[in-house]
Amino acid sequence: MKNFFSVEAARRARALEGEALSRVEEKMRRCGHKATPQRMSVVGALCAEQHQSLDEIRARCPEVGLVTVYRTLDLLSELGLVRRMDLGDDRPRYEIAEHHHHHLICESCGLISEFEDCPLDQRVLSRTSPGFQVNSHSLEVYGQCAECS
Amino acid sequence: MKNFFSVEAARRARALEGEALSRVEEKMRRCGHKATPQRMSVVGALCAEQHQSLDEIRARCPEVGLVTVYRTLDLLSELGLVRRMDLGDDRPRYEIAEHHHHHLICESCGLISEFEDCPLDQRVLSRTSPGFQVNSHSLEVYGQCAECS
DNA sequence: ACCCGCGATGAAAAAGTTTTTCAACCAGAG
DNA sequence: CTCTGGTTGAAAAACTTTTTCATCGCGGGT
Repeated sequence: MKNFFSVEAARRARALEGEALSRVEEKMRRCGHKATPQRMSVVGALCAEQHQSLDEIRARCPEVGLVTVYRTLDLLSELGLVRRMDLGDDRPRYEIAEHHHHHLICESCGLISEFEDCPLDQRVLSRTSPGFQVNSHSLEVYGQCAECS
Repeated sequence: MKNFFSVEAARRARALEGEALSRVEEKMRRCGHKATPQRMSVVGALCAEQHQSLDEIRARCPEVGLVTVYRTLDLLSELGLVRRMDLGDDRPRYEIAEHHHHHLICESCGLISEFEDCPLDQRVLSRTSPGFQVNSHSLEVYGQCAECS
């Protein structure tokens, strides 16, 4: 099979998407996985926008086969680099798990946005759940966005 | 088709599951939907345990057709009586949305438990998201349960 | 530089999940 | 009693995800 991917393309993507891409690449290599052009394409697609559905991701890297997209998402998810979410809307959505953040979901228009200042701290959480060792948490806030309300 | 369901069976289920079942039934009627035996069976199954997968629910009401289970879950979900969740584990899980609570998910054994004293208050949440009108929120805490840690 | 091995890939098939379609059913209104 | 509209189940269709398998190509060893 011909190789559609060039080192140039990968570099361009990297330049565009900034550090996230190369950070992911490095982690993949460190864990003994190859940073193939296809995988980097998928990562590039993920970097372009958070909370995309599979179709949206696929549209951004049409050269990559469906199966490979699934496999890459699985891999990244095992490495803790990608999170899959069900935000009430029917299909799963994927996002780069770069920084700790939470979601605002508009129940009218479906807009998903993020906020970063987490109103929870680990100590408070630990207190609510004696005996449970807290590693992480996720918080979704549902309501109406500024536009819709 | 024969009717497998008896008033007695329905009453028994109701007695077992306590108020949740009749509360759901009442809400359904108020919204102009029929509280058929099949639907009440599904609700009974849901009441038996929280966070069940579709198969688990089906196993508790084998007399009800697959399609009807899906339709009932859709209906209940529209009425806000049931919540569907993705808790990292592959398949969707369903729960009666009776009282406000959150989830502890053990990343080792998969045990899902609940806690009720919500560490967030609406005012704090509203402050983190100016312009967004908060209706509800969900919080999942991941880590290791007492057994596993 | 060449070969080898093994992980990675794509296409097709299989498996699994959810929705649609449609004919039959049932309860309540007239 | 009959009509009507919501409900049901089975089959089919649509859709999503995983498995299989033959091939590819990167990177290490010679």
